[in-house]
Amino acid sequence: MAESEAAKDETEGFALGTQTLLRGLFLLECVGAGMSDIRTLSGRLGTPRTTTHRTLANLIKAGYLRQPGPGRYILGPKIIALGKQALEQRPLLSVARPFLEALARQTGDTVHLGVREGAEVFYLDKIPGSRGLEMRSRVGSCMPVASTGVGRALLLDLDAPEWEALYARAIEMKQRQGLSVLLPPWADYARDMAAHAHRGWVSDLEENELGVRCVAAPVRDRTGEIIAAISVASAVPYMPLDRMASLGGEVLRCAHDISAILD
Amino acid sequence: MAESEAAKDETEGFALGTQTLLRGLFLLECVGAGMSDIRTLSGRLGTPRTTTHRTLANLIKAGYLRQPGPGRYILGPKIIALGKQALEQRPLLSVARPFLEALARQTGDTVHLGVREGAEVFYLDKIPGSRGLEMRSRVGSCMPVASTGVGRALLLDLDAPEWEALYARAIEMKQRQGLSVLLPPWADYARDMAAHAHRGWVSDLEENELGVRCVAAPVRDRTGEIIAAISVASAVPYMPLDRMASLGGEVLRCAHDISAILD
DNA sequence: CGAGCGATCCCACTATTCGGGATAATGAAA
DNA sequence: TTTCATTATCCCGAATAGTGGGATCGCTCG
Repeated sequence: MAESEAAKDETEGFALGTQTLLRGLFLLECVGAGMSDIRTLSGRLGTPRTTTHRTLANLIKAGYLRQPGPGRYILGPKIIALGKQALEQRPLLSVARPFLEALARQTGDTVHLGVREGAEVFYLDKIPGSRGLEMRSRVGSCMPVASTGVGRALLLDLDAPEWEALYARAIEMKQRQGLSVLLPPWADYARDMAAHAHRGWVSDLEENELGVRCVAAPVRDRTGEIIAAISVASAVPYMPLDRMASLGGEVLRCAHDISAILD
Repeated sequence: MAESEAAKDETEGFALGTQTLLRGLFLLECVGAGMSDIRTLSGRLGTPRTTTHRTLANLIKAGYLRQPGPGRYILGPKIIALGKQALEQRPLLSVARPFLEALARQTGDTVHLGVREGAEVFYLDKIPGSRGLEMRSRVGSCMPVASTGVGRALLLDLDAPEWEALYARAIEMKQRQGLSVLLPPWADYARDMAAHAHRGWVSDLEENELGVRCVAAPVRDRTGEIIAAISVASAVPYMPLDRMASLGGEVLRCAHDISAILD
């Protein structure tokens, strides 16, 4: 069944009735990740050169890939168009935008909007801060929910067992990626989360990334369910504890304002 | 061969060796375009409900689609991520951004960055103007090259026969979309283009959209070839002819600045 | 309450995709 | 210039992978 070494991760879950499709999509992901020559792609997909090449050619013909030079492949215009449409299909985004911009202007720091996607936060929007330093999060990227500010704001309504499961997942995911784990021991983490849940917003003291602190609050729909979260993040020097305390109120209010307009 | 009526346009060109893939991608496009129920999608694809549903299910499992409610489908997070990556793979974009922002700030109008994609301009970036009105162009969307300002700036180095072919294509495309054709007769168009080519930038007097005027200039790579174009657009009242004349210089200079940094 | 529609499962058929092999074309190294 | 290493394509038989008809269950509307 062409079980190649490298492609294992993505291949193992091939649902019935779609190898061609999923292979093609995985190919797009690989190209998106910067792989650009056939041999690498073939290896990653676990398909012979011929097949890989055919797929590439077809994707190019369809506008999903481009070939700026021989042997080089990049994502094509159709992908850009789809990506835009995907963003526009989330009403949340257009509703929240103006609020996020206001928040960014007031604070001068990096503002994020994220939603939960399983055990991860998915960043839907980001406004870089004006303080020079650039957070490396990006729209469209993911992080473990339990380890980021936005992420934990998404979890405020859960209970301790669920927190613990996600806490474990976060540690595991970070380790697998070779990142240092900055989360406090579970007991402390649980205590903090309970406190955050009680006051309605989250403070993050370099628990996801060294040197970065942030303040986050959940956005709720009309039924009160948490559907997203926003955060303001900055480097430690700009985020003394007393500022975080006052920012908490601001972020929470902003989140409420967004919630109020939803639907 | 399942030649359905509606899917004809997209199906006719099925390259050998990839119906499943292209079908799946076409499905994504349909969902991106807002179709949201199986019957519509089935009809559009020309596949029976079962097959359509299976494909949908697989795309959801893979993260390319989401199902916010039963019977509703929207594009998923993976598409957003890919779209972002696609944008980041164009070095042009990050180079041009700051210049476009400066231009937008100075002029207060809508700024576009576009590249040529066959007979169309493909909008790579857009900064909305601060004058209240919103242009309906969008990043990721296309227009006939010959009918827009940015588009014509991309054509400045071509010769009359090529202009004429694209001019014809533009009219044809607009008509097929049911849009009114505002282009002047070919003789006038050719004369204008020659003049624009001579002075190095393009002025557009409501030739693409009623009430919208714009000024555009080409961006060139190190070899001098036109690889992109930028424009400043606004509503007629904000774009008197004398302002356009002075804007021409500014836009041209901005385009040169971008060209200078490329590679 | 019945009609309509979405979500799934099952399964036999065959069209569809796969991938080996061979050749041009291209470009870089020798 | 020759040689090697890659990529770009074409062809074609085999069988795998995808297709689509049919039937069921559950839900929501009208």
